Amino acid sequence: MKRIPLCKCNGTIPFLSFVAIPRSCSVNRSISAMSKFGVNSNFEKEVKCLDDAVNLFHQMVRMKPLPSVVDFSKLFKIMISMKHYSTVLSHFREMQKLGIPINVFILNIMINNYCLMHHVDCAFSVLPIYLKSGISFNVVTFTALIRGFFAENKVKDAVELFKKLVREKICEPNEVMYATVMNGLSKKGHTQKTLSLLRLMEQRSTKPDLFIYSIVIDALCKDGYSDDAINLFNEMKQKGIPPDILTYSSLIDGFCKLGQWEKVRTYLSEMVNHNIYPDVRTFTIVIDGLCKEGKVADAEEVMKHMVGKGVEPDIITYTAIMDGYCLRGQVDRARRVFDFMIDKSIEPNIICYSVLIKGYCKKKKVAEAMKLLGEISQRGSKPDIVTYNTILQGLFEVGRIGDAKDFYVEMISLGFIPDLYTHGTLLNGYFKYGLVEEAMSFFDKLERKRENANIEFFNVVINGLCKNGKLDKAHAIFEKLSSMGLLPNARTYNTLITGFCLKGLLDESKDMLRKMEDNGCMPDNVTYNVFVRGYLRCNKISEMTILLKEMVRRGFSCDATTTELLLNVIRENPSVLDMIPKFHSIKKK
DNA sequence: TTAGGGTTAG
Repeated sequence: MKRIPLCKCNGTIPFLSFVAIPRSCSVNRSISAMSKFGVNSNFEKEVKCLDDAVNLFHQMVRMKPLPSVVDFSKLFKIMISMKHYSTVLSHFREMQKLGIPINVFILNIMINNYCLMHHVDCAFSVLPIYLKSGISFNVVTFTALIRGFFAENKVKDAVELFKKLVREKICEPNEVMYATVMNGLSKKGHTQKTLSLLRLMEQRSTKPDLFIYSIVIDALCKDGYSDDAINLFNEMKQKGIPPDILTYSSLIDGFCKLGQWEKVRTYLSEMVNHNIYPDVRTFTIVIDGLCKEGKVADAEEVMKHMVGKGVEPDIITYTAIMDGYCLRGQVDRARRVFDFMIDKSIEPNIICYSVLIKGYCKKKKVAEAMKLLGEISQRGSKPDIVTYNTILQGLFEVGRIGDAKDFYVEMISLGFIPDLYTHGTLLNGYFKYGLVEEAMSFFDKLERKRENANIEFFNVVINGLCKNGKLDKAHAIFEKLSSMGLLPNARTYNTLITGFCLKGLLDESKDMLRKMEDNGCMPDNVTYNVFVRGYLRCNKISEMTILLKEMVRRGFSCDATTTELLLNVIRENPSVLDMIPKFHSIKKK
C-alpha cells in the first residue's frame, strides 16, 4: 500500500482532519501545528512526555488513511529518546497487527531499541522480519547490532560480527561502523586495537574522519599516552580534518589527568584562537582535573571565569568541585555547594550524595553519612552499590568493625550485589585490624568468583598480607597472578617491595624491582621512595645516595615520609648531608 | 530524509 507523502499535501494533512482536537493536550497542539505547517513542522518538539507520545500514537492508528511509516518512525525515535523502550515495542507490535507497512528505517529503529534495552539477542530476532518483508539489511542494521554487543560487554561477539561482515563482504563498513567498533573497543580498554584499526582503515577505501580521530585521541589520553595523542592530533590537522570542541576536550582531559597544566593552557588558547569556545564540559574537565590535584582554589577561579563567559556550571561541575573540597577534608564547604545546587533547582543525583557521604566518612563523621543515606530516598534518588561501599569503608575507617559487618549483611538483604570493591573493602578492613584469618577465610570463600577479580582486588590481598607480616603468602599469591591472566601493576610491585623493605630484605626488594622492569612496568615515585626509605632504615647510606641521585635525574622527588626520615638520619649523622649534594633541591621539591 | 558514531562527576 503506497502512501501519499505528507509533505505534498499543500499544508494540510488528510489523516489529521478526522481527529477531534481538544485544546488542552500538548499533543493536540502539535497535531494542530502539523495541520497548519505540514509534515515539515516539528511535532517532535511538541511531544513532551510519554502520555503525549502514547496519545499521539493512538490517534495516528485511528486515522484514515493511516499516517506513513515516516511519522511512526519519528514518534518511536522520540519515545526512545525518553527511554520508553518497552512502549516502543508494544506500539510496534500494534502497528504490525494493523498491517501498517514497514521499511528498513523502522526495523533499524526496532533493532536499536532492543540494543538500548541491552537485549541484543532480541535485536537479532528482528532480522527475520526483514527477510519476510523482503527488506534488505544495511550498514545501519549491523552497526546497531555491533553497538548492542558492546553495550552488553560482548566485545568478542562485536568484533566477530564486524570481521564476518568484512571477510564475507556482507556489508562494507562506513565511517559510522568503524567509529562504533573503535569506540566500543576503546571503552573496554583495548586502546592499541583501536589504534591498529585506525591504521588499517587508512589503507582501505573508507578514510578516518573527525569522529574516528577523536575516539582514538580520547582513548590514548585516557591511557596516559598524551604524546601519542598530540601526534595523532597533529596528524588529523595535517590531513585537513580540523579538530572540534570534543577533540580538544578529550586532549585537555588527558593533560589534566597527567597534571600537565602548561599543555592545558596551550590547547585551551589554541581552541579559542580557532573560534572553538570551551563549553560546560570542557570547563568541568579542567575543574575536575584541578580538584583532583588538590588545586581547589584554582578550580574556583576557573568556575568564576566560566560563569563570567556566560557558561553555567551543571550538576557534574558542582559534583567535581564538591569532591575537590571533600578530598581536602572540607566536607562542610562541599555541603554549601550541595545546598547551593538545590537552591538553583538542580536536583542532586546519587553521585552527588555519594561524594558528600565520602566526604563525611573521610572526616570520620559516619553518623552524618548515615543520616544523608537515609535522606536519599526521601528526595527521590536511590542509593547504589557505590554509596553502600562508601559507608562500608567509612565504618571500617573509624574502627566500627562489627557495624561494618552488619552493614554488609544489610546491604545484601536489601538486594545489592556486592562488587569487587565491596569485597576489597571488607578484606582491607579485616587486614587493617589484624583479622588475617577472617580475611583469608573470606578470600577463600570468594574463590569461585575470582575469575572476575581484577588486579586491584589482589593488590588489596597482597597489601593486607604484607602489612600483617605474611610475606611468603603474599608472594605466593603474586606468583599465581599470571595463571589467572592478571598483570601486576606498579601498585602490586610497590606493595611487595615495601613489604620486603620493611623487613630489611633488600635483596628480595631488588629482585622484585628487576621483575617489575622486565615486565615493562616502570618504577614510579612510590617505588623510589620505598627504596630510599628501605636503604635509610638499613643504614645503607651510600646505596641510598646513588638511588637518590637516579631518582632526581628521572624527575621524581622525596615524599613527606621519606624527607622526614632523611632529616632524622641527617640529624643523627650530619656527614650524610655531604653525600647528598642536591638535598636542598630534593627538599624543595 | 524517518535509522547508526566521539568529551565531564562518586
